Amino acid sequence: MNGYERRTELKKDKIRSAALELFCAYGTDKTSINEIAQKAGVAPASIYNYFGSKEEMVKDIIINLLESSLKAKKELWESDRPFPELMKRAISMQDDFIEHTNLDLLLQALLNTDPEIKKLIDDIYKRRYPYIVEKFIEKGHKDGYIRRDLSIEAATIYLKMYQDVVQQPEILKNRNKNLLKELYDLMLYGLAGTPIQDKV
Amino acid sequence: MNGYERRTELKKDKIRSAALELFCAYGTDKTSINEIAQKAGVAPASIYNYFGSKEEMVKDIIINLLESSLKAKKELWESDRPFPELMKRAISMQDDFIEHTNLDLLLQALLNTDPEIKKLIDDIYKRRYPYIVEKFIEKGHKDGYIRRDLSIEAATIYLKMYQDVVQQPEILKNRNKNLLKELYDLMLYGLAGTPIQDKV
Amino acid sequence: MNGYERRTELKKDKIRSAALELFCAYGTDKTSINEIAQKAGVAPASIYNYFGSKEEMVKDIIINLLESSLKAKKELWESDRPFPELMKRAISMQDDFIEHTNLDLLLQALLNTDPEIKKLIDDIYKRRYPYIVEKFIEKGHKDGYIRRDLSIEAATIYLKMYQDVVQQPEILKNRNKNLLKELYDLMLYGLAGTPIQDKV
Amino acid sequence: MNGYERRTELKKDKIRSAALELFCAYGTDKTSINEIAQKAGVAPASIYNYFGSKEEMVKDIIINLLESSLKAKKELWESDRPFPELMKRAISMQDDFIEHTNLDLLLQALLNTDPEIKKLIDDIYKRRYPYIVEKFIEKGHKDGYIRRDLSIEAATIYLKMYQDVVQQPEILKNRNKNLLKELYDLMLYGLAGTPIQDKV
DNA sequence: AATGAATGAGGGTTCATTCAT
DNA sequence: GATGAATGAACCCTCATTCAT
Repeated sequence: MNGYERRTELKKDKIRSAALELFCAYGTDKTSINEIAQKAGVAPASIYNYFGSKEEMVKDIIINLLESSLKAKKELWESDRPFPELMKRAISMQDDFIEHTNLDLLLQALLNTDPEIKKLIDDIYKRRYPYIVEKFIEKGHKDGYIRRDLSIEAATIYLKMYQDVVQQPEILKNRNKNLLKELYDLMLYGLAGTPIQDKV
Repeated sequence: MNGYERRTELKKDKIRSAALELFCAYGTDKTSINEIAQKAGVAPASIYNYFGSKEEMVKDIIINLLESSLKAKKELWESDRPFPELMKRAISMQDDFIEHTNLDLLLQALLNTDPEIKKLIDDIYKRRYPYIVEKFIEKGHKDGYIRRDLSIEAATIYLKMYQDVVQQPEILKNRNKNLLKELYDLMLYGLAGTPIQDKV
Repeated sequence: MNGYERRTELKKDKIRSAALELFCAYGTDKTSINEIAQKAGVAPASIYNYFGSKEEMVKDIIINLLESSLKAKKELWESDRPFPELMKRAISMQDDFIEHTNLDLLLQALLNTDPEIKKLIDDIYKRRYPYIVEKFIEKGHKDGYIRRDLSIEAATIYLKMYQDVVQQPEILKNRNKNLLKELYDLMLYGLAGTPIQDKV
Repeated sequence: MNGYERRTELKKDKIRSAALELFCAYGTDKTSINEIAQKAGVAPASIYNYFGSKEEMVKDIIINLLESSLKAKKELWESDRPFPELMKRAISMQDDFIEHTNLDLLLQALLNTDPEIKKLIDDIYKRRYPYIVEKFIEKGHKDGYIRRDLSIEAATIYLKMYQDVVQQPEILKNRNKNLLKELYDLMLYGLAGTPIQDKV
């Protein structure tokens, strides 16, 4: 990557981050190319030079986000840390995207309109993400934290659920140690609970 | 209610349902008044006669939905059914809104723009909904299904999480008995699980 | 006029006065039939029963106003009061329309769009109003308050100016030297005039 | 001013003059952006690029007109020409705006709706215009064309009247006896005046 | 490569007007 | 005769996109 390309990539990233911020604050629809251009300090026409169209830019940004998020999870769950720590970290991981909490909104809206995104999401949530979860569960089995009769499918949903919920701004804002700990207990032992000796 | 008013209310409902369907499919922004009007079989201007503006129409629909959903939950959880059945029904309740699965997304998007909606949501999720959950948990305690050291706060989040998740189209579409049952088990006993005798 | 007709005429007048008030406050364009109807306490459709269309209603009201205003002036200037009092009263006469000072606006806007109004205005300001002014000036002559070398034309313009009546673009366009000079004389020496040596 | 800016300014002026012509013919309300755009030979959207909104365009045009008109008067009355010529010219000055004779109507209509315009008008007619008139009268005094007992206030009103400038309803409302008497005196005896025995 | 200017397409909204009741 | 409901046409305005510079 020579100097020109590097500068181009830098500008693209500036546009990407400006756009993402606005998207999360107002949604992709209510964010105009002009606003993004102004916030990024470029001319609107330049965005078209870089990304082709607004739709493609949105896709580019979403894919970027999904891939990096997935990569982080994969790295975490393939690491050698003890199981309870993995769980704790997994739940809290989205800290990196603390200001991007509306990602799901972006996704949902696009799922119904863009087939390419739909394919990517499907690929992620039906193939790659389950694969990671499988690894996670295997470790849970091995370490004795997850009962053996639990299907990958159910576990995937369950985990995703937890991650989505802990992303919610209110929870993050009011987050007190006890609440998070309770949620964590619920995750392991459910409503009925099994007040076994807490290992965490 | 005379003839005029009855017809008006019928048309309003027709508009409401047409709008809701489109909103959930494409989001409120990408749904134009023209589309709604066409789908509902009325003139665009009529929508303004009924609702005043697009924004007010959105609010009207959302509030309608929230109130009726809350009412249904309240009725369910205040009923005299045994606890496990309550849980099962609560999880499956949104069947009625099987095609309205993006409600949360609508809400999220509106939370950032409309203060009136924000106030309503706050009222529901900080006052009325917790109150209902409290009743539900009391019953769980009494019947021995919920351990006594669980806070209302954590339980509220946990339950809401379950209801949101089970609303997801993929789960509903692929729903097989086993998956739902597994989720239900997870709800009660968590990942670690306590394969006590299943009472459900 | 029987009971029915009397009630009809009453309602029409109610509409007329409501409309006039709104017209003067906001202009005819920015005043909607619905507003008028509401202010007059009738249904919008009723206005159509009475007046046929908005345009016709506006015409009706304007003509009403012009005729009554002209009639008042005619009565005043044909009365037997001494000349100075006539003048004073003429200047102050628009008291009746103190809140209708935007009448000119209504007229001007209509002059360019409605030929019927144009014809009426022409009739008034080229035939009937000059006739009245002529009478007025004759009286001025006879009583020694107006010098004899003043043309009806100039006097008419002068009076109109004072009374804040329609400002006519045509006059400015067709302006001839004598007319301008007369206006200039009036400006310097007034109606009574002091035919001193002209220095211009 | 580079090429871009020069062309922009040219187009803006083209739009301004097209708009002004239509405004004077039909009023600002009855003139649509589409009409203006067509007459100016640009796309409707371009007008928004230039002026932001219809309202702002109207303000821009009005302010433009008022300022240039005021500037012309100021220059005239501060010039060294003999008094009678000044008067003659002042009366004839609006030649430049011979096709803009409805300016006053535009102003009146806007006075009731736009506070910024109201402030400008107030500034002009309560501060800047009277100042100019004062200079004019001083010259009239010095040259012996205006009797010394004439108030600035009355002279201002008188001149405005002659020049067909804004007719202010407030004046009529706040009318006090002296002011009216002065106006009446002016009407009878003109600027030069003939202090004959007052018969009124 | 970068951008200022221009615009076509479409959105929300208003309102004079009609029509069935 | 009076009215509530319904609407077509037109309006102001936005914005993704293109193009000449």
